[in-house]
Order: sequence, then C-alpha cells, then structure tokens
Amino acid sequence: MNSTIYDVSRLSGVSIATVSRAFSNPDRVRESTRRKVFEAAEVLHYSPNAIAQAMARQRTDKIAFLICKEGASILDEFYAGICNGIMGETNRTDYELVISTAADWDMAANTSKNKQVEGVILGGNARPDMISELQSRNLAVVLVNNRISGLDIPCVVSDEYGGVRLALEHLISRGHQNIAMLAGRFSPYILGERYRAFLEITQAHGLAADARHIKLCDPTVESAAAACQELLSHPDRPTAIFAANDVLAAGAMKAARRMGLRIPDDLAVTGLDDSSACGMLEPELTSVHIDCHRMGELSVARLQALLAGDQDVPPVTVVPAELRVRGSS
Amino acid sequence: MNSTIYDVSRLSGVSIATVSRAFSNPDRVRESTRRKVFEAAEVLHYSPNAIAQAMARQRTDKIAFLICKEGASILDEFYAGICNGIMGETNRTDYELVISTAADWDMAANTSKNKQVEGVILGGNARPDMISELQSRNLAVVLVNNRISGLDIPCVVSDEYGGVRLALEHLISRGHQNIAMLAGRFSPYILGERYRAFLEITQAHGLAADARHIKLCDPTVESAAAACQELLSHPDRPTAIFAANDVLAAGAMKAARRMGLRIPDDLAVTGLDDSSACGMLEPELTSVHIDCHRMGELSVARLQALLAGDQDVPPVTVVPAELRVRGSS
DNA sequence: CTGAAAGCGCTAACAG
DNA sequence: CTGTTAGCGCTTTCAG
Repeated sequence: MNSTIYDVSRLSGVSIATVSRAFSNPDRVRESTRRKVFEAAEVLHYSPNAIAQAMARQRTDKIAFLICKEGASILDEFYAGICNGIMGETNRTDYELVISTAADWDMAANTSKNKQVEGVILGGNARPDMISELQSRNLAVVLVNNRISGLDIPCVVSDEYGGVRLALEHLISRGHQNIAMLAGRFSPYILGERYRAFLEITQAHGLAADARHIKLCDPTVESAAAACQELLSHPDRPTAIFAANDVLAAGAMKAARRMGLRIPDDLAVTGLDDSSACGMLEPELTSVHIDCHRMGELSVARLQALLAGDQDVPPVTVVPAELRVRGSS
Repeated sequence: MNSTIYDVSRLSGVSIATVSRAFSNPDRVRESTRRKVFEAAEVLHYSPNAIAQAMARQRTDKIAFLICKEGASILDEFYAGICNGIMGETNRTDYELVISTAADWDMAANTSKNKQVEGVILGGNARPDMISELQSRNLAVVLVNNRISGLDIPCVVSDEYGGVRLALEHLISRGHQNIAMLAGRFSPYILGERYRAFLEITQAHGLAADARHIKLCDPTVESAAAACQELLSHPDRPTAIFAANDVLAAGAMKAARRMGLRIPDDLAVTGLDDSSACGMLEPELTSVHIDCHRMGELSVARLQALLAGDQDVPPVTVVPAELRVRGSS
C-alpha cells in the first residue's frame, strides 16, 4: 500500500542501501545523491517503516509507563501530569510509549513482553517483585514518585521534604503554633516522607507536634472531613491544618465549615499537589506545587541514559517544589 | 537475547510453522503437539515477537488517540476519562495504543505515519483538514466527543441534549423559573449542542430565556465568576445558573459568594461533567455525569469495526448522561 | 561513497 | 495435521 524503500530506490536510481543511509545516516551519502533520494521519497510519499526498522535494527525504541497505584490511573491529575511529561519527552526523542495501569499486572507484564518494550518507568508504589521480574527480563527500569532503598534503580522524585517545609514555614510565619497534619493512606514512600518532614520541621521550630496532631485517613474528601473534625475537637484545637494533599485539604475545609470555623481566620488550611481544584475552592487553597511534568521528562531522560549504557546515571533525581499561597491561609 | 520461534521449534521437535500455529491458531494443531510446543515455550520463556508478527502479517493492530483541543491534553479530566476507556479496550483486545496531542499536529501526523498506526480516534475539535489528510492516507478514523456533518465518519458522543434536559428539568422541578446559562468557549460542537438544548428546553417549559439569560466566557473560574456577576446584576436576577461545565459552575459559586448570595437558597447552581471537584466544592456541586470511559471504549469498538471492514458501523453512537444531584441545587 | 546480499522473527500459502 | 519456503521492509557488514 505505502511505498517502500524499493520504490524509492527504483525511482531515484540508487540502491536500497543508499536510500536507507540517506535517511538514517545522511552524512554518509554524497550530497547530490541524497537530494535525489529525498526527491524521489517526496514524490512517493515515502517514509521509513518503523516496524521494519525495528526488525532489522533489533531495537524498538519503545518504552512503557506503568502506573502502580491502587485504583489510580491516568485519571489521577498527578499521574496525568507525569504522563504528559513522559509523552512530551518520548515524542521529542522519537521514542514510542506504551501506557498501562498496574491494576492488571499480568497484562502489563504481557505488554512489556510482547510489545517489545526496552524499558519501563514505574510510577508510584511498585512492588519489589514486579521490579525484579522486569529486571530479570533485563529491561531498563526507572522509578518515578517513589524510591526504594537497596535496589540499584534510578528514581525521580519531588522534593517532598522541601515541599512540606515550604508549607509549614509559611504557616509558622503567619503566626501558627498549633499545626495539625492530615495524612492520607497513599503510597508508603510518599506518606513516609511527608510524615517525617512534618515531625522534624515542627520540632525544629519548637512546636510540640506529637501523635495527637496527626490524623491518618482514607484519601477521600469525606474521610478527611471526618478525621479533621476529630482533630478540631481537641480542647487545644489546632489553628492550622497541613493536609498531605489537596483532596484532604478540601475535606478539612468542609470540616471547618461544618463546625462554623471561618477560613483562614479561625483555621488556616494548606494542601499539597496544587491540583486544578485549588482555584475552584472557596477560599482558594494554598498548596505546594509539584512539577509533575518535569518529573515525567526526567524519568524518560534517565531511562534513555540507562538504555544508552551510561555508567553514571544519577541514582536519585529531585525536582524542587514551590509554594502557591492563596486565600486559605 | 530473547528466544525465538526457532528455539521453540528445535526444543519441541516440530517445525516453526507449527509453533506459529500453536500460538496464533491453536485449534489447527493437534492437542498433543500443542502441549509440546507450549511446554518448550515455557522453558525458554518464549513469547511471540510482536514486531516480527506485524512485519509478516502486514498488520500492526496499532491505533492512535489524538486529542484535538487547544491547550488541553490528558491533563483534562474529561479526556483522561476517554483515554482511560480507550486504554482499557485496546488492552483487552490486544491492540496497541499511541497517544498524542494536537498541539503538535506535524508530530502527530508523523507519528501516525512512521509508527504505522492503522486507525485514529480524534478527540474534540478536529480540524477538517486533519481528518481528510488522515483519510487520504487511508487510515480508519473515528470522532469522539465531536460530530461533523457531511463527513462519513463514525462518531461517539455523549447525549448532550439529554444531559442538559436533566439539569434543567431538575431546576425547574425545584421551582426555578428564571434560569441563566453560563457558557464557555469550548469546541463549537459541544457548545452548540448545549446552547441549543438550553434554548429549546427552557422554551418548551414556557420560560422566557433569551440572550440576556446566556453569557459566554472563557473556560476559567475567574472568567466565569466575572460573567456570572454580570448575570446576577440584572434587575430581574436569575434564581438558578446552569453552567455548561463544572469549572464554570465553580466560577458561578464564587460570584454568588462575592455577592452575598447563599447557595442553594438564593441561587442554585448546576454543573456539567461531574468532575472530581464536585465533591470538593462547598456545597457540593450538582452535575451531569458523562460516561467518558464508555465513550472511550465505544470509540475503540467503532474503529475496530471499521478496520474489520464492517459495512454498517453506526454513524453516530450516543452515550446517555446522568444527573447527580448534590447540595448546590 | 555505493552496491550486493544476508539476515531480523514470524506468517501464510502450498504441498504433503 | 504438519513441514517447506518465500517473503514482510529495512539495516548492516563486506567488497568494491
């Protein structure tokens, strides 16, 4: 149907080898020959068949992005952002991208096997057995938004600690001394980092934040609202809530309203992720912006370095976070 | 590196043709032979190489999803939902999926050319010249969330008219007689449908909704808030706002609050899309749920039908909408 | 700088 | 039911 390298060869009067070179190694073909080839190609609407190239080169330039988060997927704004960054970078570098969700690990495994991907970016809470299976098939692996110690895998993460600090120091600078944390059960890595950062930073500022100041809940608005109501029922009620993500923050705002507390006067609230909902809430939600797009781009870069056989791929890449102050604090 | 059909052939003692059949046409191989083949394959960790299959079959089973919406992408919850449905269906049917955004049409064009996709799902506001270029390369094309008359292309859309009716009749049943519409500048098709539905339905119910009851704005919270303030400044102020999507609805809520109106008592608001923000708003937003996931699935089905040479692929597939009543009305 | 030729791993007649 | 064989479109030595 489409024209092939043979058609171009015939029309331009050179061998198929030369046509091939003209496209893949232009500088190994004499200028005038090259022009002849391109002209013929133009006429015939020829462009190299990627499948045949992959076949001959024994290289697919195809990678996969696997979202390992229970129930989550591309629908999660956070992962959508990462995915978008990945897409941009794969497109730019002429790689091909396959996307899967870990909900169906067998399938994902199959994909990476049948579809001949050469590397995998694992987003979120990847199970170690997945990782080792992937590596045993000697695929290149990069972790994004996750970090596993002991394994020799490059990872790309946001500056969790720094992000938490930005939010907390902002609240402290506004005079808050009694800050509570609303934490959701997300992936162990993320939760762990944010939790640790909260404890260390409050402590460093001389605030007595202990277990009573931290409440764990499911990652839904309602669950967060309920948890926050408890937090606000303490005799010594917090004047600020540091929520570990925006959904929880929305729950906190809901709780405040139910208890007749005004935001930010009676209660300040900060979120984390800077999702699109921040601007829709009333008041608008102060949040820590995470550069998901950049994280996606960088994970592709790391993976490509791995595939290129680079010996010194940085084991950890940290993307800085940024505070976006809005009406809720 | 990986084992090939030859390895399996050798180990199992049958010809490569039989190995091939065992995998692609199991019923054309004697049970016992088949078992031998699969055993050998197991031992060798063999699985067919999709690239080589594509090469030999002259068929890639690869399709593309192209989001044609200015500035939008997978980050848009709506398109993410469609994309998710598409992914589910392509995985289920062993197709491969390539995703692009129309921001880079040249690139998208290239993709579909080099990467040998056989069909394209165009999401949103595809330009006719894109479509015809695609068709001229004789790719199968399906439109999702869009409809272009005069072209012979199957399309999959939500029941826009029905969705608008659900929202409006809900408001009317709550006693509202003065309903205004807040419309964003989205794609002509979507806007057109919702606009027409609003006019016809209000008219059918004897409400005098004219140009003064409709306000167009940019698709941002702030722009919607400003537009809504104007709407609410009329001497004969509306008691309900029908927003053409959830972002605009959030803007409307913001405007109401600024003007000291309580929701839903002084002003009812309904949205459209039923995005995840609905539950985060205060009060929660009544909205029309659109089954994006289903739309995605169905577009794949239509595309596959087209590729299979089906003569009677339905030209239009309509996915029903559903009202989700919440506190804002 | 260019051409001839040998594959890459698999499928699909065709023949048995 | 199974084996033989000729490609699929391109890359890549190896000679010239």
